[in-house]
Amino acid sequence: MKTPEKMLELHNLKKTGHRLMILTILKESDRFLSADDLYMKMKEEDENISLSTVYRILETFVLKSIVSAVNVEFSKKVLYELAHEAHGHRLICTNCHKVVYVEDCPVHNFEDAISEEYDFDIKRHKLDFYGLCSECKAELSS
Amino acid sequence: MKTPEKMLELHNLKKTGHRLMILTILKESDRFLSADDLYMKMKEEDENISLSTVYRILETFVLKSIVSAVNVEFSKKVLYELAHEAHGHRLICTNCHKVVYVEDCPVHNFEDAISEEYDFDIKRHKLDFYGLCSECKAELSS
DNA sequence: ATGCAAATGCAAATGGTTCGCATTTGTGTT
DNA sequence: AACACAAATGCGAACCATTTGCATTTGCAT
Ligand SMILES: [Mn+2]
Ligand SMILES: [Mn+2]
Ligand SMILES: [Zn+2]
Ligand SMILES: [Zn+2]
Repeated sequence: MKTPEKMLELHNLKKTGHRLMILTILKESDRFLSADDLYMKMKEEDENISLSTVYRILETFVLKSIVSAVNVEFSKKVLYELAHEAHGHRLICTNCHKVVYVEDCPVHNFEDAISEEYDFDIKRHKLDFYGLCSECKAELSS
Repeated sequence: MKTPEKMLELHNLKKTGHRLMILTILKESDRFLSADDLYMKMKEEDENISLSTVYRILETFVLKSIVSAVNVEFSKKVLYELAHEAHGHRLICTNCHKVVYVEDCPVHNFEDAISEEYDFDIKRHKLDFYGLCSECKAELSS
């Protein structure tokens, strides 16, 4: 995976401390983060940061496809993750909200069949799995 | 599919004009509707209706699983649809937002495989397809 | 018909997100 | 290294979907 610096260079974005910090935090996170999650983590290191800046940086990143905005049922805020290059799907833990990526896709063949059956020109699909990660599974069964 | 009256009876909910109207509108709609969409449609027939009542009715219905709340990328409002009894998936037109249901599910076998591979206890999945419905496909190609 | 919990209307409050504007900063150019 | 200027930022106010408090009305069991 590219470094935060490279990501900014690649998209002709100015390298600011805040942008780099947001990319770094997202990169190291194993779950989705809200603008406010990021804002609070950033405050721990840099007193001088504004929530609207976080929103504006995220907006820019989403526009450039560096970051994806995600809507999950367990939060009414928009959450963010580093965008994934390859097509894949997610395992989302309903308990701790950790996210694991799966590269395989069981759907593509099926797509052609329903495209035909419903006369629908399918462009893409969204598939996520919900359940308990191994840690939460162990913890909750004890 | 049950009648609006039956749905309310089944869940011990008082039969009010507004509740019946919301169920009827949702039943007849071929796409998701926001609280405000419903509010405006209801105003056409009944001057005296409040948006907060619409929200409260929807909240009750979602709690009883009569209605599902849906988050779609093309709207930042929460949208609603009549809940579906059987497990299935949706074809969502990115142009006109019409929704078509597919009963088949290509994912269930796959679930066992990844459950094992990732030591994740998968409880359910969410799969939607996005593309163009037959009408929009025809319209946009002309 | 009566009583009371549940449902409603209305206005105000909330909370996440966006915007306006004055100030600062990154970076290409001298 | 200083300069110039567009882009980025901080701060507060605005925005908009949704929720809530409260007084009033309504559905329905008795
Ligand atoms: Mn796929
Ligand atoms: Mn399925
Ligand atoms: Zn977990
Ligand atoms: Zn369409």
